[in-house]
Amino acid sequence: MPKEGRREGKITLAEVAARAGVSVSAASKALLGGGGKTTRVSQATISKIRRAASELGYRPNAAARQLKTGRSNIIGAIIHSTAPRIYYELFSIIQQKLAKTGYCFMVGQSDGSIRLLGRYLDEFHSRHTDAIITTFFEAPGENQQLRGLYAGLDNVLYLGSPDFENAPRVDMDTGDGIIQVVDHLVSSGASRIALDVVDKFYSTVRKRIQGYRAGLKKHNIKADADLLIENDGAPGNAAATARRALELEAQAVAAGNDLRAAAIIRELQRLGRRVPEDIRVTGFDNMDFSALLKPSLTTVDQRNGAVADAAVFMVRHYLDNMKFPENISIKPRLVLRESA
Amino acid sequence: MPKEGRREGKITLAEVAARAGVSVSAASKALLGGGGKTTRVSQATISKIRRAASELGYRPNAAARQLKTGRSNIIGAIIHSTAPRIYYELFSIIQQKLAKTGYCFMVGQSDGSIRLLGRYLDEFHSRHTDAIITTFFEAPGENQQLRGLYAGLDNVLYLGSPDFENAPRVDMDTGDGIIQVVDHLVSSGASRIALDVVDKFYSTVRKRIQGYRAGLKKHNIKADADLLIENDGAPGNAAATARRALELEAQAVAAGNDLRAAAIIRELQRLGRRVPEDIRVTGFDNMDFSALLKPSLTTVDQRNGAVADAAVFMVRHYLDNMKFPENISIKPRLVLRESA
DNA sequence: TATTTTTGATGTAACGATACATATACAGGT
DNA sequence: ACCTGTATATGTATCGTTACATCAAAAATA
Repeated sequence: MPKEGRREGKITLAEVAARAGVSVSAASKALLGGGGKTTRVSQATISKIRRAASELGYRPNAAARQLKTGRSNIIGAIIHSTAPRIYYELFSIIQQKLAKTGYCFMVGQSDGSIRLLGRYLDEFHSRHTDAIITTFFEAPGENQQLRGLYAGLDNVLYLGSPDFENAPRVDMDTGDGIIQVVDHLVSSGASRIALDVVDKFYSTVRKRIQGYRAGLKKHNIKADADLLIENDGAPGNAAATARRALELEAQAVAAGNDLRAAAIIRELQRLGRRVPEDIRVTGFDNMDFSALLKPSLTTVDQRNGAVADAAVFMVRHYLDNMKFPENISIKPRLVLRESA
Repeated sequence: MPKEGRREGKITLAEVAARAGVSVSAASKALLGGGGKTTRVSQATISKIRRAASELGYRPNAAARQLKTGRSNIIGAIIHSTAPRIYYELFSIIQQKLAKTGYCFMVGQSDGSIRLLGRYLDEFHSRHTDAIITTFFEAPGENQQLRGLYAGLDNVLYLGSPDFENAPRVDMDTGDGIIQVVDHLVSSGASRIALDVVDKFYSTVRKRIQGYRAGLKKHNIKADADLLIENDGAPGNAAATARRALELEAQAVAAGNDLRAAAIIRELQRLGRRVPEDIRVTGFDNMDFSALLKPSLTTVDQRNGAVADAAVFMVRHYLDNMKFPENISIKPRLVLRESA
């Protein structure tokens, strides 16, 4: 990183060809793998060219190649959410898998701002990303804008719990996850289950509420509207949720995520309650620390590995013009530990 | 994401020019900002062209632009480490900051494999990334290979605790962090401090050991070699470290990271020890869950925000051909909580 | 009015790679 | 000898932009 003057000495294909004593076309085909359609290039010259290229340290100019072929070999990834952290691991797995098949990963994190999301999509458009993987996150009243942004983009894979119909997606079935939680809590004796609702206007949260209701209905338990404990996502107020749950004499609290579960447990313990003896608590996400809490956390694992596999499967099939299902739904898995 | 047939209808600059009734050159200059060197374009035509462009939904072809200008507007990021997770947040902040200034972020995670690192560097080379931000991670015996890979790359910013001299870097001073830990522990009465050493061959771990020794020396405490408790990074064996610390009658354990600290605390509690009364434990990284453990974790915050700021500062100054310091060192901050 | 200067627009040649069409050589078949 | 075919190499146009040179007209100076 010198203070002035950029790196020089980019080797071009012409120079490689010159050194090998062949034409540029020959060099191109040789390095692409020899097997042209109409014409081939002999083994002898292939190795001659390969040698020249490696001696010169030739790296093909991606921009030129892309301009000619129209394919960028770039996969765009958008993390659009107010809780981006959850997706880091997921996208990290996807990136590593795609890298193995020769694709580059360009990432943009929007943190919930729709303006920024638009900027990323524009940028990806400009760069002719071969595909776009995006988390779909819809804040209240944004539906129109969102549809507008994605309209005309036909190479997008939606990830998470997207509301879009007729679009290829990998659905992380949070509704099913919370049903499993309710099943478990009810079958072990709890009927008053408080649901920690972080912001009910977001689509993912709505799905969670639906799952909660469906779970209770399954066991013929009347859903007490009070037990939906709402607040905004500020980190401090999980404690308030804990206190409210006690007021309501809830037997269990299903927290919005593991971090909030940890905070809720802490507050309950501070108030002299034992978890799970006095009140049970469940999390969501199964983060790395969840097994290490005291009590260790019963939680829902969204199976990032499986989600990543599905996403890569769909993207690769799309890129290779092969058939693939419109929608893969990954059912989460309940992880039973001490807290509930 | 249709099963067959790619997206059509890419609008080219020529079409915009045609619609606005001007030449391609005029359109180009207008959209670039009007202020050409030798010639200018009038306000009237600028707006005419702008309108045409937006009506057609024109997006400049990044590949063509890059081919002509030589600048890709891409920043490459490499997460090269066996513990990549630590860097997610850091790179996420950097990405968001750089996005604001119009740069794209292309990311490759290597998980410690030097082959993969090489592949990413090649790829970035091909794509003419304007700069590369990389964590430097040197496994035993890899020094030669690493130097080879980075030789000739002059647009790299190293992040973390890199061993490279004469290369621009943002140093996260882990050594200083552990000194602060030792200071705190000693000044509150502990002299037998066990250090949780995850793999002593890695450069970052070596720096931590150095800091530990320096901290003890400062207080005239003879370092007992036994108190360096070594093992590999497998998640299960933090418990072994805890037991060994008890055997050695350590008064405190400085864990390699917060996750291990959590595991160590758990094991100590399981064995009937109270933290911090019987034995103190400190972490490293100040993760989001650390304040929620019981006891809440005293740990070292590496100040990702400050590191990201420094990285962005250096990269931007480099890109704009401005002067910048060769090395910014970010001192971590000790966060005092209950566990020590 | 003639001449310079300013302002605005256009034309053209790249950037580096690939796809296609074209050339050359030397087989074998008639 | 002549055509046909196969195998290998080359030439050339092109992708969409931008940089530079050129050009035409209007404005300012002489």
